[in-house]
Amino acid sequence: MCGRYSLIIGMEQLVIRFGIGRVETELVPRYNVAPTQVMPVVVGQEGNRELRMMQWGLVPFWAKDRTIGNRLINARMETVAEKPAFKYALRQRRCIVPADGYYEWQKTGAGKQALRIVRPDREVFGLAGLWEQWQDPAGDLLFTYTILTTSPTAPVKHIHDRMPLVLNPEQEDFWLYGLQGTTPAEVGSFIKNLWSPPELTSYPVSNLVNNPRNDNPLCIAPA
DNA sequence: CCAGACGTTGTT
DNA sequence: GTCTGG
DNA sequence: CCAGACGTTGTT
DNA sequence: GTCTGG
Repeated sequence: MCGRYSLIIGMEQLVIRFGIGRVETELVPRYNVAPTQVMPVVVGQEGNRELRMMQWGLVPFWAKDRTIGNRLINARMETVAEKPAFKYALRQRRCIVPADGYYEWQKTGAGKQALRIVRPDREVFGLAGLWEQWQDPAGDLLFTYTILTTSPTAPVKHIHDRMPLVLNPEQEDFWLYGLQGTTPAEVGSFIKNLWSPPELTSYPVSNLVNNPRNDNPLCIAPA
């Protein structure tokens, strides 16, 4: 699965990598991104890509309160088209979540070992995501996102039984725009067609990353 | 009909 | 908003 | 994902 | 054990 990640690269690189037209905010390097935190996601608007800041943990537009977002940090690719919490966002509000590594915790005899998963070339990932807009009782808008998960590929199969849905760059436009003009019945095959196995590698890191309050280069240092 | 849930992970 | 369960 | 709280009363 | 917050 994907419950913690990093985004260290700067805005300039991000803008180039994802072809962002307009930038909303400054970015600081993040070594330990946890659910509920506000991070940039890439959204498409009429052929133009835009970076928007949103909170990790999807709050569906119909939710009565925002705490549901704590539990909706991931969406299973296999069922996302049917789940009430995700189906509307899947049709209307897809996004790409930039991350240059994500973390998994592997059970060991002594407890848990944190691992960081990256690309072999250390390039940034584009993770398939969904976003939502929710209105709180006071009328303020909350923008949130979630990350899709799928079956693990060979390099990470031994670590965990899920992994985030990593888009290859040539699949990113399809993810953002490929649903235009399709019927609800076609959404399922859309999901299956967009994925191909990414290259991944992993290494152990310090358990300092366990605590979300730790957000510094030690989180990505090989243990 | 209305009421109540709406999710993932991992672990058992 | 929509679906399931009672 | 992990860490940390998990409660009431009354007073500041 | 379970929920909330980061």
